[in-house]
Amino acid sequence: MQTRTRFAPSPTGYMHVGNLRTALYAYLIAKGDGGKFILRIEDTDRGRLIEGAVDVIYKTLKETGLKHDEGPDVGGDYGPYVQSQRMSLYMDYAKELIARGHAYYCFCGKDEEEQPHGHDNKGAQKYDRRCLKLSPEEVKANLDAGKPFVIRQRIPDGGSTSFTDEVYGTITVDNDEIEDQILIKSDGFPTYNFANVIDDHLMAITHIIRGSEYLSSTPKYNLLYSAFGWDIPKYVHCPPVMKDAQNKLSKRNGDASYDDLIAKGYLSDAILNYIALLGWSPGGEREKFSLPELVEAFSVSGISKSPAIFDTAKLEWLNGEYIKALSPDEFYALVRGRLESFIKDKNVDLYTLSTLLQKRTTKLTDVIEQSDFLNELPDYDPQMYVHKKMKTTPESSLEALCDILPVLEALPEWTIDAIHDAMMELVAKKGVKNGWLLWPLRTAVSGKAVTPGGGVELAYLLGRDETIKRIKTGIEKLK
RNA sequence: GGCCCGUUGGUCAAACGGUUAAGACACCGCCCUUUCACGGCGGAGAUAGGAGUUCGAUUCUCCUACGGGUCACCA
Repeated sequence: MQTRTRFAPSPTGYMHVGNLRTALYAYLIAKGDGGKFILRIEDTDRGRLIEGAVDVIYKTLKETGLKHDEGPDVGGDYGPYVQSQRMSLYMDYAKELIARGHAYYCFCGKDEEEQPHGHDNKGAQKYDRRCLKLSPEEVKANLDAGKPFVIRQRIPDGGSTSFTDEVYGTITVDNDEIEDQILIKSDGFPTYNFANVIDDHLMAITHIIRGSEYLSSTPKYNLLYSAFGWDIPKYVHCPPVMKDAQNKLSKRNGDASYDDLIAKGYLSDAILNYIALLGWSPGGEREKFSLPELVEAFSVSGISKSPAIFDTAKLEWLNGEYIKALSPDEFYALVRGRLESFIKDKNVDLYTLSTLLQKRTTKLTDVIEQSDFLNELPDYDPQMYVHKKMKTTPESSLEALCDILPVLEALPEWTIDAIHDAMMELVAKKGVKNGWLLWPLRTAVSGKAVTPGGGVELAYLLGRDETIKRIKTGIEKLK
């Protein structure tokens, strides 16, 4: 039997990284087995419908490369792939369940008395099953009178239900713990739990990959599968992605979604790579994996049972690795727009700036802050000229700048090589170390402790006029 | 509160009865160096606690503690 997995998000307009990871694992399980990855939209909650939300899902899957083989947009043999378009199915199956004695009509309202849920210290209460006692005649009378109803699953009396999860192992729950959950809501829509079972079966899904928050409702699923006499799929529950030890990564964080991460300057490949490692280990020491490599390396047995805290520092490191692996042209293509709109002087050689920036960039957004001195010389402290290892002092720096000034003013050609050679010549002539001369130059032209290059590169980027001007400013400061 | 699940350095995690308990990020130090970074080398840092099973427990069992999930006509 072909492996078929599905990603079944509800359209919220927001791709949480936990959901993305679930999608990734589902994709990896399917592809690692030569199977199919299916996208199904779960929109049975009409109260929460959000315009354009499905597009966010398409866009994210496309950008990350998690290409689905079947789905609302690409079609497939098991459609439709949007639950709201499958409405007629659910009611039929619910009725079949009633006929088989595994479900029943319930005419109770939503008020407190009839739906005795609570969280007091006596434990939550279950629905008291009063409608289960209705006679067929009473049910028919209610139905004929047009009384609103829901359909509830009938959980067996006594005994227990077991299921085996691929990561958590076999879990057994007493049937007494399970409530007669609602299958069909009074608006005629199925609940998530019911639609899921129907659709997964109808779409021939073999592995159900989802968050561990569904672990406790899984016995109900199994009861439903066996009530229909259907094969039970394999379950793969994934531990949650946490913000810290106590809290899940949430929307409030501002970095819980794929788009948030992209906006912060992370690369799609790095994000995918990082989240793959959150809650899963390849076993070896390798950490960097492309999507095809993940397909190759992934195994359900490597999925962890315990929650994993999302570590931005590690993501940054990994992102930096991906950035460093880019060709200069690729990196330039990624930051060009940012630099163009930020750098005021249109004569700045942005390509060279980009190559200088690449090694020291961990997030694409870093390039702005690192380049700010190009727009304007900060008002820096003359003490910045002091560097113990370079053996520079304000006095020596003044001397160095005064030496440099005429050389650069007279330099016939303004290229990195020309500036570099001139400086080296000066170093040789003065009999000093490189740093003695170049540290003051870097400081004078940038006014910053951290810059994307040394004095030579920065002078080149700034152009002759600006460089001369800044050196003069430096000389004034030091006098 | 009931039920279910989890717990190896700050973080991600390997080791699935026998190891000096890997590795990575972060951190610290040194080297390289026209700054910072990159890169190289090195360092500190962990099996939640307690019983038991066993010749031997990170690993198996139980208890405790702590954490998470769930208990919706939401998914």
